[in-house]
Amino acid sequence: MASEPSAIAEQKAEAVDAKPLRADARRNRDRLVEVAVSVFAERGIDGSLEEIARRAGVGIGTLYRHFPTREHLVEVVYRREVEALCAAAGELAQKHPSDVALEQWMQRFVDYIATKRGLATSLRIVLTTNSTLFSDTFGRVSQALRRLVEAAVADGTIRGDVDASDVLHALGGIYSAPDTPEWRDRSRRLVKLLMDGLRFGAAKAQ
Amino acid sequence: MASEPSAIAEQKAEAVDAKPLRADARRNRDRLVEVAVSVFAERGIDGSLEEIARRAGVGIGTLYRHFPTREHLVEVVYRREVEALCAAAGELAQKHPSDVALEQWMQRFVDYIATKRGLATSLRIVLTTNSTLFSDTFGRVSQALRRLVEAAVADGTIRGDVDASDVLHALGGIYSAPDTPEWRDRSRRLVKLLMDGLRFGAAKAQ
DNA sequence: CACTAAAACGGAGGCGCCTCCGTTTATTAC
DNA sequence: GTAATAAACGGAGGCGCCTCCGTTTTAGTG
Repeated sequence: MASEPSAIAEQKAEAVDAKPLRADARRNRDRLVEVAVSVFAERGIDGSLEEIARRAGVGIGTLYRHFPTREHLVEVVYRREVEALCAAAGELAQKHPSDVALEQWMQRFVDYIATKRGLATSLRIVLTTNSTLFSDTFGRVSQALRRLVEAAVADGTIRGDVDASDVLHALGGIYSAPDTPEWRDRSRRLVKLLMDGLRFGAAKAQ
Repeated sequence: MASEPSAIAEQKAEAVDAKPLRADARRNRDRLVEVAVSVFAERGIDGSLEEIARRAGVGIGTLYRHFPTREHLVEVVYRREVEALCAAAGELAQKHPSDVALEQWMQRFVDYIATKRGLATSLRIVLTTNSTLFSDTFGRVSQALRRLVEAAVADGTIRGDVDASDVLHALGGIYSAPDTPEWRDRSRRLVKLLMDGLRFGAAKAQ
């Protein structure tokens, strides 16, 4: 019922300082996170920690040394996924015209949320218990979106009278829609709709 | 991640209909709730269900038949406690002048919340997952308070220019105060303060 | 009473959680 | 290289969760 070193601890580990972990430790830790990603994806956030340890080829004790609680592990996995989502923004921006990059990224965002929907209850607990985590990811995601929007506005592929927070607001609406079976498809359509609106009256009309 | 028969089921069981349970079943069920109250009180909301079964002198299977999940049991215990709190209002009203009854009941309310504070996180999960439970208890508590306040206003032991919702509002403030070690004592003082205010300028001044 | 069907009991067993501590391994100093 | 030691490993063991099903009890019925 106490202790929240998580956010800070992870921050440090991801970065450069603290104690630079012994080679085998680093290896096992990475392995565990890797495996955890897939086990959580397959079985949900309640997937067995022993299975994760088993698949990673380490003892359960090793898992617990690295991640004292399930939440610690969940948090690291979650951060990594958000990281990947945001990194995708940069890549898309290089490979595509900026309006297309924006659209594809938003679609990817929808897919990402879709995988999390089922876990909502359990994940929400982690997110509300650890408010740093929430604001961190919100910040990162917003920033990724902002870059894409600003680039598209700058080169005239979307209209100039909107800004990132407008788009964020629209995405927020998608996110908070009720969790029906059609959620994903409907959200994809909504993103398209949104994009049509954004392209309408752009300087560089097609 | 679904199924919420709880509230309704319990309502029925508490009342008269459905299936009138076999004698032994009724006995064991009551026993279990009784024991659960003390185990939860001693060990917190995560107390062992097997211990509850053991102390109640029944097999673990019996416990699970009556309460398919921990939440079901928690809910029943919680409702029973709220019930007791509200019932106390009536008793106090008979034994004391109505302003004193009001004061004592509010103190008892503080005590009740105090025991729940530690469990806040886990309990909040149950309460937010099951919104019926929340609104039910809120309604009951408000009603108990309303009766006390109205009686005291009516016989002039507290001032006439306030109503139950004012007092409820004040109690709400107490409830949402941060959970420090002094919470309980401070809240008790606040109730006294509130009472002084309520008595000031009452028709029947002392 | 005796009988029977339905209801309820209870605990063994399988699994996951988590801790603890004896064993192994990487690193550092020589 | 070797020795020393701090760091990391890993799994046995104890406990709790929950299900499943053979056994027991109750409540009717004649």
